[in-house]
Amino acid sequence: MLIGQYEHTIDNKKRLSLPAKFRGELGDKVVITRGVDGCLFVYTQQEWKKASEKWSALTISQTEARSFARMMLAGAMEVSLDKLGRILVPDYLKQYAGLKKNVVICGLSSRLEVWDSAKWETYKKKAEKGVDEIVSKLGGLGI
Amino acid sequence: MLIGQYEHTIDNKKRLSLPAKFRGELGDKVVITRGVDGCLFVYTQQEWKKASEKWSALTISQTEARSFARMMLAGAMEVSLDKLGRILVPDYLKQYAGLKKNVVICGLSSRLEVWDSAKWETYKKKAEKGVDEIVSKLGGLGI
DNA sequence: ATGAGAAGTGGGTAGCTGTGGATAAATGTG
DNA sequence: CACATTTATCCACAGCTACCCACTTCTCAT
Repeated sequence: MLIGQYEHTIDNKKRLSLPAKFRGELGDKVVITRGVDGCLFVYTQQEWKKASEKWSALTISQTEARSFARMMLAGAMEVSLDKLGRILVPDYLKQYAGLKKNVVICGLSSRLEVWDSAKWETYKKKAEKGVDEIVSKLGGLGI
Repeated sequence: MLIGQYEHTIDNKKRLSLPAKFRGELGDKVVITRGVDGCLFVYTQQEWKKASEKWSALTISQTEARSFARMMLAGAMEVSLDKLGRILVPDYLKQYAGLKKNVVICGLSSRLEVWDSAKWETYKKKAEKGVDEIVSKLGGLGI
């Protein structure tokens, strides 16, 4: 189970080391792709297979299906971890997610998310407020 | 699984080198043909067999399906990779897809797509928006 | 407190990849 | 048949990647 959040850096050779805690679970190859809300997703090979199978089952119009597949598949990249557990972040993904030097890696059970540090802070603030609002709206979430 | 996108160039002898990552999977001969949305498709020999059989099966009654099959089948060309993994892009296909010097090669699981660089940028911008819509329609990626 | 180990970061180097050009074979044309 | 133009194979260069190793910081245990 991939959980927790870590601050790491991308060095000037586009390398990003994944948290040591996740190494065992990740294997030696992962798939990195576009995420939503301006972050990147990192999947294990098994999870990637599951996810891509789910997408191909989607019933949407031909045109939409094509563009969706292009974004998710062509946007993805199979990358292998080096001996020290680092991956190479492709330029176009770095650009897409606006990644600078400092990034935040979040574990979300079945996948990782990679955020630009600043973007994460902004998002977190909004999300934290959102949690309070949702909770008070619902009168507690059974927590 | 062919995934990811790569920026390559077509030199003045119409040669296009395919990404090294795909070499193993592609073999030494591929089939290149007209694609949809203004790109070219590149198949492995096995995938081409599967795809062409499917197309020729649906041809009989529908006029549209017939002309589609003609475009794909008649437009196809078997090309071999040279020692350095390059293929020759036939003139009529280069023209069809409006390929200049800079192209983008996309891996879409079972096939490759070759786009003119500028055309891909335009398409991507539109498609990115579409992805957000689909995602919000689905209430997440179903992941 | 101190030492050992692990984890994150940074750099150096050899090998590969992408690109361009040169030379030899092939094709077509007058 | 000779010539010109295209096509294919080969080789050379530059830039990047992948791999290896070193350093520093942090944690944990003694």
